[in-house]
Amino acid sequence: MSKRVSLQDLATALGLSKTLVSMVMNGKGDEIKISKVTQKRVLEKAKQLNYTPNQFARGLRMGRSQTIGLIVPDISNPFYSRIARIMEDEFSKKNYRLLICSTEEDAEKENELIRMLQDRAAEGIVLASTQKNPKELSRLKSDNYPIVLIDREFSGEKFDSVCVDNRDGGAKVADYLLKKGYNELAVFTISPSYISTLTERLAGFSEGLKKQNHKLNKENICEIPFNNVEAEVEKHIKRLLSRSNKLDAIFTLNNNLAVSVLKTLRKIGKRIPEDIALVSFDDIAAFELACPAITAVAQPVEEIGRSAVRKILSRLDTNDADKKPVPEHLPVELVLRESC
Amino acid sequence: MSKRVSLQDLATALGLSKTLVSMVMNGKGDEIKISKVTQKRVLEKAKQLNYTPNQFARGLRMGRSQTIGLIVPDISNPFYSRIARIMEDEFSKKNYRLLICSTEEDAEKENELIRMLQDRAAEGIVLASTQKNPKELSRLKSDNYPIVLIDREFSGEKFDSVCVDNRDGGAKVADYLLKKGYNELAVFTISPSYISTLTERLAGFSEGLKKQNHKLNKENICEIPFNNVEAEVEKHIKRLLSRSNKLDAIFTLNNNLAVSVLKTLRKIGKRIPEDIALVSFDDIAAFELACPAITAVAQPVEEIGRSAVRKILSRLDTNDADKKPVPEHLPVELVLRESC
DNA sequence: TTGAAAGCGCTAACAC
DNA sequence: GTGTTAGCGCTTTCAA
Repeated sequence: MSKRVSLQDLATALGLSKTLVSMVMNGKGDEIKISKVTQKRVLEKAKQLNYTPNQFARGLRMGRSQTIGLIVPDISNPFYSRIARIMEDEFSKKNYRLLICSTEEDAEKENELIRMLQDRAAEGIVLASTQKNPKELSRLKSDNYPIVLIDREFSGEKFDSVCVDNRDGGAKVADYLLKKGYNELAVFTISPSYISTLTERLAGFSEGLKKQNHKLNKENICEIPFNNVEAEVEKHIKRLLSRSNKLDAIFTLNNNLAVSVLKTLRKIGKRIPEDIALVSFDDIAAFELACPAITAVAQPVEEIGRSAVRKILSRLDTNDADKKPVPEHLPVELVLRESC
Repeated sequence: MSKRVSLQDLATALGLSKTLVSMVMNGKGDEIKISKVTQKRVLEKAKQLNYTPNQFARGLRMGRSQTIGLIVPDISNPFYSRIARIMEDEFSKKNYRLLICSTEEDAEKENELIRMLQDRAAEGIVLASTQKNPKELSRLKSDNYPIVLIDREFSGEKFDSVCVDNRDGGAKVADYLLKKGYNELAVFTISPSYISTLTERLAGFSEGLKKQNHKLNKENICEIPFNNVEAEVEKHIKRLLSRSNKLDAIFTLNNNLAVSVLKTLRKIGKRIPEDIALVSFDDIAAFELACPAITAVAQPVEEIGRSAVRKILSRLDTNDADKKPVPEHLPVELVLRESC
């Protein structure tokens, strides 16, 4: 492999010192009052020799990596990959890169990934956390390390965060289902179900029902393990259908669940919405195409990504330890389609 | 921010030298014959002090980053995000991380990303390239830099690559459409259309038709610009429908196009497959749910990811410059559904 | 078995 | 305006 050109090589070739060259390369030429002529010579030679700085040396010296970590449960979930794409674009404008990692909803793995990112001097982390007790996160917090929670937040602790108004989303679904005259309702959630996103959606839904004197039966809340969705969804649907109270409508708390519910209902020959209605949280492209098209709570994906980036960058700029964290809740929208 | 523990700190705390500690930490304790007792002491203290090596110092010294670059046109495309997820899992087993970048089908941006990854000493790159003339890639190649092409390959140059048998996929679609009695066929491709994946699919399709004495009209090949799919698809469909020869069936060369075609046909009130049949390359989850479910050529996504990782790792292990590159072509499968 | 010291490429304080 | 120099934290000869 042809050897890379170092700062020293460049300086030698120019008959100048490393310092000078380094300054020019970092755009501090004017500040330090280096003559235009010299600056030009340096820049040209650099291009000619194809010089690019060694990021390790730079990182070692400055303790900066120009890297941000993004930790999500599963990057192949379209909700997260869309956010990732937005963040990639936004960060690259500021010359930051994204190290993307999936936790598979494993809190232990999440902690390992956080440590890994810190070893690599990631300058900040954007995190859709699976933690129940965010002790690892609090450590970061106390170190004043830039961290922004997305999608999921924690009640007690105060972090920067960008989530949506999940409670309102749940309530909207409740209202709509009742308005449409559905009665025997079931909710499908996913484990670990303590995740704020899920509890909030469920709470909003329950509250919505309560306001209209309806109540959600405990047995109608189905918690599906993250890594066995298909089979477990089928099991629960069969259980719910075998009871005397005839199931009316299903509210799935994320897009994966909706897909599995849809498939299962088709498989066992139930019609949507005639036999059973379906509403889901998370609007993905497939819902618009599905048969029937799925009514869903849409989240402002772009804005989530953009806002998270803004928050990280602002922490990076102003190294103000005491700046209050800002939890942000973006509005959601119930997109009416045919499944309900 | 509480200061990180360095190797020196750890050595001092133990009353030993950096060398010794470094050796132990890197598992060379036995090799160098350091007493078990000492090794244990080191390891324990390291854990106690929460020591983790600074990756910059390490990288600077060793020229290694434990990072692999993944460059794709768009990480929010489910085809690529699924591959990314597989690769992430496989690489993390070997303690490699993935730096994921999207090119937006911009060849210039792709070159910049390649350079950026090399500045960061990415130890290899997995690339779904948008290049027409891979001169930047040839540079890497000549430097014996580990690079694996996925999804798209180049004819002349010889790189390691993992693609599917796109030609066969195209032929399968041709056979099937003709067998079903469709006559006036259109193909939707995407620009830049010189990409091997697209030309191969189209070539296979044309050959398949020719074998049965059919021919594809030039005007029935629609090239849609990457960043304006929705509008352009509608324009072309309207054009095709306004002609005297009534359009029978559409073959879309990737999943994005299929989605747009589906939406457009719905919008203008055409039934699938009664009015117009639709077959697509790339099977995504939405196709199974869509209304009607879309017949599509499915690619072995998992195997693509896994094989690309294997190839990179093998280049990394055996630093054998002369090992012949192995282009790999995985089989595809036509998944029959309702749209045709 | 263990330690001393060189040096990877860069930036920044301090001279000149 | 420009140059000298001291490390950042790590691995790796080489020596003891």
